Amino acid sequence: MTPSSRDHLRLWLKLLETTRQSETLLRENLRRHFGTTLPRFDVMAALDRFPKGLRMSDLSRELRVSNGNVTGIVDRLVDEGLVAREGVPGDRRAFRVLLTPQGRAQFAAQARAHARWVSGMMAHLGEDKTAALTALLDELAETPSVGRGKRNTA
Amino acid sequence: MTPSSRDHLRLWLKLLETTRQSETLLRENLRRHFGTTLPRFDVMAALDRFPKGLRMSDLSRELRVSNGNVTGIVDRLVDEGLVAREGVPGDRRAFRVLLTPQGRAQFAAQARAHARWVSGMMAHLGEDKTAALTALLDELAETPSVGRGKRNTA
DNA sequence: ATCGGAAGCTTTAGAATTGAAACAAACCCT
DNA sequence: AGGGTTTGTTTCAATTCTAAAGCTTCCGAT
Repeated sequence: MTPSSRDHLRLWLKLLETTRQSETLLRENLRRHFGTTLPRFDVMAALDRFPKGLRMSDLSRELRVSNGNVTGIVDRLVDEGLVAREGVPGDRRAFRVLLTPQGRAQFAAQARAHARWVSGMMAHLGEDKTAALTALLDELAETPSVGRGKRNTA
Repeated sequence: MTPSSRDHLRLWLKLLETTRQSETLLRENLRRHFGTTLPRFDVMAALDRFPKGLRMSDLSRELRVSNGNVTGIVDRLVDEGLVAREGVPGDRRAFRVLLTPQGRAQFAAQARAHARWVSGMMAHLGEDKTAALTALLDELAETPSVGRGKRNTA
């Protein structure tokens, strides 16, 4: 194990730890304050970013989770009237999934709180370090051997 | 939403994306090359770092997952003879979980490959940026309002 | 036109995951 | 010693998640 390999390993562990820590906090807050879960929030957030809707496969790429996973989460959100599946004209296989007005309204409140929580847990970073960290992560994510996921532009 | 809040949000999204991307790659490799899974590897890695064994609750703190979760994963590893539960003298509630010789041997090979994969996906970063990124993540993880999990020192 | 394969989605089986409840053992506190 | 709380773990129900298989629809080449 070369020294740099050990450093890489340490970085990976740190990355995992930081992410899990933040996820735990957000999950807890979402449950306490809104009675919802992180994956549901993630789906609604993605749909909120694309007001015209996303196809199921776009959603799964966007969230980097498997196909079948998205099916289940969307199913439950549909049951509760928060999102809707609309047929795509010209392609009877695909759906456009989008937030219902009710879903949009419900998400708006959650998004505001979510932004506060995230900002809160990063408040001690400062703008310069926030930017630096984002830039470094950007570089990391652009591994040639990773990140073949096509970007959705719909 | 203040401008810095938006930056924090962007950082959080990036963090999530990077982590998921890496996890996907590692999971795929673990499955293909060793027929195992990420959570199993994580448990064994934690046990490998503590040759004297960890109690269940230490494991769950170390990995930042819930108690019940660890029970299930360890159960399966025990079934396959890769880890063992030993009673803790003086506390009949607790167990010490540790790798069996077989588990240790099996993990050694996996760890070598794992290190290669991690290093591979970070190869383009360079030592300076690796260190910088680790340091920044360290700072981020030390949020006052997060990370109340006590450190295991066994 | 039709055949073969690709694309989009769901289903399935099984693992992982959480939060809460349950339980036993250990630890106070008086 | 007894009673109440805390600690360590498991169990439970529900959700999330993956990989693989299956189904339907689309598309391109012949």
